[in-house]
Amino acid sequence: MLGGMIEARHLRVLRAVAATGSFSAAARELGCTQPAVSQQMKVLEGAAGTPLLIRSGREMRLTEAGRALVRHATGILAGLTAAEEEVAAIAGLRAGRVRLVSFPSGSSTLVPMALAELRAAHPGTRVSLVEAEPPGSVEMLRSGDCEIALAFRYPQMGEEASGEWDDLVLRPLLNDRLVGVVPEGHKFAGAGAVGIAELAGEPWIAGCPRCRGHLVEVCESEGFTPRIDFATDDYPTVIGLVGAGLGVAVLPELALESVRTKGATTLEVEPAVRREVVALTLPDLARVPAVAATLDRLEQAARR
Amino acid sequence: MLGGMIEARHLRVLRAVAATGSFSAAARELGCTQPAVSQQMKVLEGAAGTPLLIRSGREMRLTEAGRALVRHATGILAGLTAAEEEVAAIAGLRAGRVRLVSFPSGSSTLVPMALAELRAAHPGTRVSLVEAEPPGSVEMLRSGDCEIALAFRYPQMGEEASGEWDDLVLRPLLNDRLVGVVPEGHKFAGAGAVGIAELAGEPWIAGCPRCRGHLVEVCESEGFTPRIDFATDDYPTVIGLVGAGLGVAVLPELALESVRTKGATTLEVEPAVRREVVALTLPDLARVPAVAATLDRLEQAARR
DNA sequence: TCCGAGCATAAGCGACCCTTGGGGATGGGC
DNA sequence: GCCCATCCCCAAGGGTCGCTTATGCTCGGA
Repeated sequence: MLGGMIEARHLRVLRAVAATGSFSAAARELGCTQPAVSQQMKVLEGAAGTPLLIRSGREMRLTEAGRALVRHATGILAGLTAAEEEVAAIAGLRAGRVRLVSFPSGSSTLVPMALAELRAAHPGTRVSLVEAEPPGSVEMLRSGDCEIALAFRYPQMGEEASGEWDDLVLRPLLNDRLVGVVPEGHKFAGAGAVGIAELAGEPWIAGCPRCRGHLVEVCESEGFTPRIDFATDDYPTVIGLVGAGLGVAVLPELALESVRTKGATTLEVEPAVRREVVALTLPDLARVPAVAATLDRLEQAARR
Repeated sequence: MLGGMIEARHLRVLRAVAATGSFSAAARELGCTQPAVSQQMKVLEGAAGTPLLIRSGREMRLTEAGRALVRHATGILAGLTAAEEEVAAIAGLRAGRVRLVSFPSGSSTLVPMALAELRAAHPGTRVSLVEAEPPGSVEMLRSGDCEIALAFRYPQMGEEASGEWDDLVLRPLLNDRLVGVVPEGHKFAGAGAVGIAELAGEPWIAGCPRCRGHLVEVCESEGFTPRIDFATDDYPTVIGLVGAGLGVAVLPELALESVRTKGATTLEVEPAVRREVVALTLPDLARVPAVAATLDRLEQAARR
């Protein structure tokens, strides 16, 4: 039904014939038999509606239409191989760009490590990073604004349906333990571990809205409602506030990785609370080599 | 055996999918069914080695490789349609160039008439004209220096094998009668007809080498050898020489068509001698529309 | 909850393409 | 002048590819 069109295959054959001057030589160059070349040319001449080459005794010459077609074939086939090469480069991790969205504590720890290793292994792949908290980052993923979204979730939280990411490819990276942070002079400073309920009376400093929501949930299950005096998603700020004695906090361990905890000290909390840090992508994108490679490096960095 | 290549058909489908945003719409646009599009894209993705588009819920988006391929497809398909159009123009007589070689008396009579009609019918086809006498013009045809050769031959001449043009396409144009030319004051001037043998004692003025050879042959078969005082392939010169009373000549009627015969008068010769004027081309070239059209106009002009 | 739209899959079938084998013509070598 | 190698065309066979029909599934919207 879609017949009559000139196909790239025809142009390859024609070019080989024009270059070699004979069907047999073209067939050798193309790695097929001579009748195959003969038939291809017959089909092409049929599509063109005019002879393309003249068999004059020994040599094979082009007609005007044949010359015109060869002239175009050069550019067309060059464009085609260029396209193939570019696609092959993307598929072969020699090129390509991945847009990664991460929450702050991930982008300051996992991401740099993963990208460094990716860069070392595949210098051609470029990864761009944008920061966004989970609800928005997943939205960006779905709307096509990024290829990978680093996100986290609290397994216990029931408010967000556990099936929210069912249509996504989920790569678990690490289980991030939450640790308490108190001023160095605090009464629990040297305790090593503390029950959350024991901090009921303290002023609290909360992190991002999502973490804050989870914090409240956990505290309420422990029998109290925390008095939150400050809330900021900037973890150095949280540490600074704690260090200044303005309150206590419970932060993901990952968030403390890249923050100097001067003036504050950490301690385990009871009950143990963890958040799950995962990389999300779309099913089709998971099969894109550059995306898969980035996911692998992220996983590798998380295992450290 | 030549698999794995990206074909133009794939790019057409991909472009349609990218443009419409859905397989079904692309199928409608391409005039095929939806599974056909689905399979094409699967094959293309297999050849590319990476997904090209992501099925995200309702909408269909391109991956980076898909965008790269679409970007290239634009140029490739444009080049392909340009090639098809150019070939179609040549095949449809809206373009194209024909190189015509003719002997002088043909190029001054038949050719202008034929080219005028060709120009009127197909303004796009251009014909270039070069003058050459038959032995050389056929050589040019065989060596690819022209598409059509106007030539003539003397049927009686045995020296040139009658099979010399067997591998060519021969289009008979006209049988050119040879007429005698004598000065106006000549004793045969008003005779209307004369036997060649009666001119045995006259000084002769011969035309082109080929005609001269034939003239000698005819005269010898009539029992005498002509005394040739002048030989030139420029017919006005021949007429001028005859008009000046320097001799007699036997010329093709066609050659007199465009020459003012002042000072000379024509008469029929016995035995009647004719030369056959034909258009020659190569078998493959005869099927080239522009060549065929030119041949038709030449034949048409000769019938006049 | 039903329904329409859209994509994927499987089976069937036709077309296409390549191969093999043989014939004819051309041009060079002895 | 004859032989032979090369090259192209032709015909037939087989395998693959691509398109179509039919079916099932998912997703959104009424």
